[in-house]
Amino acid sequence: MHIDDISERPASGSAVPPAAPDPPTSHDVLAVVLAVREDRLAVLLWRRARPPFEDRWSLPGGRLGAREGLGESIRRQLAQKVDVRDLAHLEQLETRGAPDRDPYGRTLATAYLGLVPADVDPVIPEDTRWHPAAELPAMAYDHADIVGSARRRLRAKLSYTNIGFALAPPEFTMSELSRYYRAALGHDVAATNLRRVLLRRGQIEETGASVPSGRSGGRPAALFRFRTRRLEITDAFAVLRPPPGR
Amino acid sequence: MHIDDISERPASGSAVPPAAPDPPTSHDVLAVVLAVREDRLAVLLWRRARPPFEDRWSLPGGRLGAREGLGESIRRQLAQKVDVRDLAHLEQLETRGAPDRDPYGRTLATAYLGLVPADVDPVIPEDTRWHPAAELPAMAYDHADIVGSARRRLRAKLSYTNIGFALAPPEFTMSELSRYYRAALGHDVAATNLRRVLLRRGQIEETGASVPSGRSGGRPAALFRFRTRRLEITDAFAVLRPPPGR
DNA sequence: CCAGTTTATGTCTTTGAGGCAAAAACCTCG
DNA sequence: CGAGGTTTTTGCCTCAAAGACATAAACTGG
Repeated sequence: MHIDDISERPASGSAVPPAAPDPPTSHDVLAVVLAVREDRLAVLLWRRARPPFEDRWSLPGGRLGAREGLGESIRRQLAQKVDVRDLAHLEQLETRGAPDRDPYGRTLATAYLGLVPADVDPVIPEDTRWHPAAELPAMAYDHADIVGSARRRLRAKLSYTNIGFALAPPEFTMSELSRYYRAALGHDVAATNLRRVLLRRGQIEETGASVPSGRSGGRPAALFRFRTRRLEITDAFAVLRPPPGR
Repeated sequence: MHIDDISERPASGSAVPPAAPDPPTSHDVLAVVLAVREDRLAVLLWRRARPPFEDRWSLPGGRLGAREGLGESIRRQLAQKVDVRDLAHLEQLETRGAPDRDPYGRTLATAYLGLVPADVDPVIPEDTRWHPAAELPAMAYDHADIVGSARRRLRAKLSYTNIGFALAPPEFTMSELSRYYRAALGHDVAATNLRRVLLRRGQIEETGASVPSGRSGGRPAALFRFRTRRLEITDAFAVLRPPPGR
């Protein structure tokens, strides 16, 4: 590739108002909504009733509106499938733009990652279901890839942010929380270590002396909550820290 | 927000081929190209000669072509400003879509983060300059925000990936490398600790016994190189590791 | 060859992660 | 009401990584 590559437009980019647009390019907004269901990580999918990708499963979303922001749009689109108030977290994930990803015409898609706490079970339409994220059905477009990105992002953020708040109910015991982590991370998480790590990082705290009785015998468990329910990065996680003087 | 929110289109999203598109929405592709210049983190900007944002500074990029993928497009656009072969790293950053971000009409923009090693000094056009990332001039659109995102991303990745390879020349002394890190992180980095951290992580290695003489006296420094020049995540960085048995 | 400068090495401290076992608290059943 | 089973909590110990600091090594210039 050389400096003098020929481009379709002047170097000034959008300095000139678009007069004769290229063949229509549409923009979709999608969401990978994840939640722990029955000890497994699940993703919200709906079944396509019409082509393209008839009978395949698809991420919720749809066409970006003419006057909408991206975040605004994904909330509106999502509202057709779940109550958006049930989302404890929503963040932009990635944008896909392979020219052939939509057989019906050029379509870009910006994907979001949404999380629903394990205790809320939103009403969802007929065509929509929770699917285990580890065993996806036949998916439309590149949606299976996008689910993969979302899972990786979630895994990464579980270890350096407090994003667990978006998977767990407002209050939980440590063994419950370790099950949520196990579902999302894909491996066992010792409750006793998890407790210490999250306590030391100040992410969780004991919710008074509240203690629900066990169901099948055993010592009653203490209840915990996340100190904040908004995303925070564990600062001590940056290696090569600045010297304390600054 | 309620479930029965009214949407502009059927729930099926792009199940129906777009027939009557909304007012034209165009898609730009931008890049935040960063490099360490004279011990400071710098970003490649070009000065707009015409409205909108005449005389303001802008990120390189331009309109997405009709048949291009996003990565493909940013490479082509970037080729107008620098030799793309000089980029040691390029990754997607984020997509901006605020309805009013472009006064001339709806424009989405997908931003990339590009890195140029400190030893290469690409030929750049008249209207293009390296600017210190910490002191941005008056910028067009939301480009100043995007530069902020890029800097945060770089900072984060420096601590849990080997992305330093894209800032440093192929071979370097530890004091040089610590200067690159300082420029990118914004604080001092002790060369002696940096050495141990990166060696232990297996990111860098000594390049034989090569030792260039000092210029102003002093013990000659050993030369190092990054073991690989492609992005790798420091695996030991995930807390809550899986038990060794698995 | 001495003074100054820069890099390299080795030691020590601190901190966080994680394993493990004993103790605590509760249930059920005899 | 006590014994045995179950689950959680607590304390203790190890291990690994990060970082500070001091000393040693290697070179240059007078």
